Parts: sequence; C-alpha cells; structure tokens
Amino acid sequence: MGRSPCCEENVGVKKGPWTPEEDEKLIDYISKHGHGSWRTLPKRAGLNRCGKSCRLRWTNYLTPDIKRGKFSEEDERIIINLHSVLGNKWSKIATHLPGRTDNEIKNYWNTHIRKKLLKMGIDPETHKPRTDLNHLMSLSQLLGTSNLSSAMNTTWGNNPLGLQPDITQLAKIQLLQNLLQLMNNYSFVNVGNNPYLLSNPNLNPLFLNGTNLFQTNKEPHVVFSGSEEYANPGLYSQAQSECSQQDVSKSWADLEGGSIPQDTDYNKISNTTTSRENQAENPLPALVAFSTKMGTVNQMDSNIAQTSTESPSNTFFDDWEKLLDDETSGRSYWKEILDLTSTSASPILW
DNA sequence: AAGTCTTACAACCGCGAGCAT
DNA sequence: AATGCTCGCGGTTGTAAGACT
Repeated sequence: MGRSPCCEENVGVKKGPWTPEEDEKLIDYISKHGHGSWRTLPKRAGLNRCGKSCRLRWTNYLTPDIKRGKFSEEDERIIINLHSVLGNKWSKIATHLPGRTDNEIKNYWNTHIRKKLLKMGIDPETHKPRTDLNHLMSLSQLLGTSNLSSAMNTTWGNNPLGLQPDITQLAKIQLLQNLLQLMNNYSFVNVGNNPYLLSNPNLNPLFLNGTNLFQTNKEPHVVFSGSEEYANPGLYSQAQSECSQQDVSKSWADLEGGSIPQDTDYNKISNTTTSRENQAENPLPALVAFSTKMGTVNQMDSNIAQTSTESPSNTFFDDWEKLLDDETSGRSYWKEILDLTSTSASPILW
C-alpha cells in the first residue's frame, strides 16, 4: 500500500502548465497507441512529465469528446440536484454530464454555484437554509430597515431603499426558516446547558403566540422555484442508488417524514466526522457548521456542548439578545413573521 | 498607466481502493 | 495474508486574466 513512488522517482520532471508541443506529443501518442500504463507513458511518448500529470492532462483537457464552454442552466440544475444527493462525488456527478470532467464540475461548483447558493441563503454543503448568525443578522437588519422605511413612507413606491413588499416577506419567511433550523440544531446541543433558552419566552421566539413551533418534525428544505429541484425522480433515484452508503436514503427518509426520536444518544454523534456521515448515523436533520464571533464551530461537537462555559454559546446568546432587542424596542416583526407564515405558504420555501 | 485585488480554472498533491504477485 | 504498484478521486494551490482603485 502507501503512496505510489511514481513522481518521487522522476526527480526533475516538468511541472506546471502544458505547452502546445507537449499536448501534441501526448495526443499523438495516445491516438496511435492508447495510453496503456500511465506510469510508462511519458517515456514512451517522449515527454518529461510524470504519468499522473499526463493522465490528468488527457482526461481533463485533451480527451476528444470533452465539452468546453459555459455550463447551461440545465447543467447547473443537474449538478445541484446530484450534489444534494451525492455530495462531493464529482466523478459520479460527471457521469451524468457527458463531456464534462469531474475537475471542471468541481471548479464550477466552487467558483459559481457555491457562491450563488450562499447568496440565496442556502448552505451549499447541506442544501438547507443557512443558520449562521451573520446571515441571520443581515436578514434581521434588512427587515428592521424595511420596517423603518415603511413607517416613514406608507407607500412602497416611496421607499428610498427600493425594497419591495414581496422581497420583505420573503426575507421574513427566510429568517423564520433559518431560525427554526438553527433552533432545531442548537437545541439538542446546548439546551441542556442552557435551559434559559427554552424556558424564557423572550429568548425563544418559537414560543410566540403561545405556539411552540419547535415541535415541528418537518425539516425545512429548499425547493427551487421554477425548477425540478429535488423533483426529478429518475435522476434522483439513479443517483441515490449510486451512492454506496446508507446515508442518503436514510437522511432522505428522515427528511420526508421522520420525526426526532426522544431517546437519541447524542454522545454517539460527536464521534462522527462530517455532516454527511453525521446524517448517516444521526436520525436528526442534517447538521450545519455555523459561525459565531468566536469562529466556526460544529454544532455536533459535544465538547463545545458540554465543556464550553463561555464563548460560542455565550456569544450565541449575546447575539440572540441583540437580535431580540428589537422586540422590546417596538419593532415586533417576529409576530409579523409568524402571522405571515400561518396565513400563506411560500412557493419557494418549505 | 500602474498597482492591487478578485476570479476562474488548470494542475498538483496525497490518500485510498483495487489488483497482481 | 502481506506487499507493491497503478489508478482514480477529492482537496488544495498556483497563476493568468480581468476588474477595480
């Protein structure tokens, strides 16, 4: 086992960008003889490169049927769909996009889609609403600003910020959704240490209107408006079957109707490593790393949950208090948000 | 025009699976 | 079963090109 000595042997081999001459040599050789053993190919083809570099250059750039150029919206949708099911299995995703390489898809994800999702308030890792406090605070500020604006200008047409009513409503719903997600995730980690959160209605907006929304057992997830997101059964089931582990089917089953068992041993969860692995072992909704002023923490980290006496949790509650100060200062949009969600279902969220 | 920052993407690195011996 | 090797994968880095100041 262990690492291949391939490149270590070849001290002095060229690295970095390929020249057109090198490309030509490689194409010429492979078209005549096939690649055979990549390890020995450079010597046979007269290239001062390691076999690995040749393979990469061929598969990612020189293969004849490779499709270059911009990804279409359809491509993008497929990638997002498959990523939600397969995670960072770029090579698996690439098999559904003929002519596209795993490397290209990976790059496209990291440079375009990831940012797009983040802008939309969606965690690109979990495909669920973001729960980081910065995002919540910015939504909160947006709402605060819009409320202030509407107080100053009774008609939206005069709104100096150009905020439209539907955008504001959307932001409200998203804020609520993010909070639900945050509370859902946070509760089983820290509530034990912070009974204050759940017992204090002022700090727990989910108790507003006498309704404990925390009892919801339906994990919020995102459905992209106007797309077949999560709604392409053929593609989904195919991708799902490709995903070797039990994680996806389990987490999907949980998403689609699972409830939170009362006797879950959360200590077990802290031994897992990634959010997707967590999903596999954990019947709870997917876990999202979120950032606080103290930095990014993993919500599943029981060390934080059980040993941390100040910091992430304190900061968290500080932020919460700040966020909820608006309630006491007369800007009661929590109630508005809840009223809104009880009277209308958003076509975009849930 | 020059310097700095950001973005996009090609290429590299290291790990692990799988196969052969 | 143990070992060595090849290949493929996913994460990361380097750098050219474009945008911005």
